[in-house]
Amino acid sequence: MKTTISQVSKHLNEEVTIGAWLANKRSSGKIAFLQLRDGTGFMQGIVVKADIGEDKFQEAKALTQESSMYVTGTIVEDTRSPLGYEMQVTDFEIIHEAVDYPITPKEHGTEFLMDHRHLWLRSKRQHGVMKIRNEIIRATYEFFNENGYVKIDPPILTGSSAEGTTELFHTKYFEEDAYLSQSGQLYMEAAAMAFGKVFSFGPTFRAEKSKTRRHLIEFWMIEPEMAFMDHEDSLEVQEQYVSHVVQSVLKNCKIELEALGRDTGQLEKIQAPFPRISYDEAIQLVKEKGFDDIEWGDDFGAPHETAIAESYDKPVFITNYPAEIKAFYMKPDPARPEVVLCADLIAPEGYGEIIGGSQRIDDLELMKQRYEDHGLTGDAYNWYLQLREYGSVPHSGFGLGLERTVAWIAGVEHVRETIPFPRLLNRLYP
RNA sequence: UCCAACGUAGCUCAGUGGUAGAGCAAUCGGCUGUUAACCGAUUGGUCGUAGGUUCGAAUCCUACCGUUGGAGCCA
Repeated sequence: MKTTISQVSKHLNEEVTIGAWLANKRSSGKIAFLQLRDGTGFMQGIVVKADIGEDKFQEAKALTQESSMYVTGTIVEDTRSPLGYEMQVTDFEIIHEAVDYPITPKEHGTEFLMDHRHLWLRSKRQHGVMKIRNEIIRATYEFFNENGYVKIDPPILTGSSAEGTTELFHTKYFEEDAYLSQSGQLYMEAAAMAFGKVFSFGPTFRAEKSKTRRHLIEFWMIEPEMAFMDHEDSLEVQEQYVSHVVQSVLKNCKIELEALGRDTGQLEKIQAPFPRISYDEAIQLVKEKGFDDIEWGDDFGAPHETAIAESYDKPVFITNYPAEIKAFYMKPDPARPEVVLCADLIAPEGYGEIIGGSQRIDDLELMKQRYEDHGLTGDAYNWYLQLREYGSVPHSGFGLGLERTVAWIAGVEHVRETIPFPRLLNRLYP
């Protein structure tokens, strides 16, 4: 009977067949250990010469790394296995013999591994990270579907910049100029006016020459937008959403977190509500921690963010930034117009900003003024201004960066390991 | 774009002015519970590229190319 490694617990003491690849192998004169992987998990197969016969045993000893095969054997419990189960192999059939697989069980450098990303994905570590990414995506759909959100897909090809500041990937749209989307947010505002609560999940592109462990050229964002919700309502959605995602990973990715050596005690604390500090307080806090390179009105750099995050064991919201350093569409605080109703959510353990969100300007005249103040001209956003012309309502939204969230939850250093085929500065292959 | 470090065997690295090295991988042999298994043997090199200094350069100098980390900007 055919099955998979993820299902072997249901076949205890039965003989099953699994399609698998050989991840690694250890052997002695009369016994061989096959480290098998089948995509669903990793399991050890035991080949005993006395049971399987001389010819088959020699064949097993000659198996090469990453050769594919159908392995048949009896599933037995064994406490020495991380999975809890092993296979006593009775037979195997080689499908394809791999020769000189480049990635060996020893250590490799970053460049080599990135050049072999298509093969590196097979490793236990990368398998764990991608399964956690998948669980975060699954939990995201679950959360928003269960809370009455409609998934709306904004366009990827756009006619102009959403915020005008960051660099966009340019392409041709027949005779016109076009750009790859750097945010679906403005379109999500239109969607919120049509469907109430909406969310998007899609790729986004930034042609920035950033070279840090937190940056990708192409990355995925989840962008919810909610009509009739103010800034505080939005913060509550954010902390509930992030908590749901973290708790889902803890529940459904135990083997993967273990394989990555993640300290799950840190993750167990991630339950709403999250602490909030104002931008003013954050500036004060950073100065108290000894930084003298920042003044009110400046944006936080990575070291500042880390210093703030270190003061908490949960993600922390930094709220109400100066309007000048934030996007044109953010709503000024009625009590203090020099700051806007916004928040960045900073992940613990130095993983940086994972969410940026705000309440949006709903007044047409103010929006027109901000639009011009930010040097935006032309008719490209007439449709966006019209949202304030026909039944404008208070509304808020936010964007969560998937890869930074995966990096934090999985506990990996660099976002390049959190997306299957990362696009980085100077890397478009494979 | 700026700053810093690095570039030696398929991979990871040592070698800092005088004969090119180790571990892993590969190949051959040994080993009945291995966890990056272990033990023995064999194979493997245009020292990133170009120029310069020197009797002599992997080693010192210059330029370029590439990689990595960081800054800025952002999720």
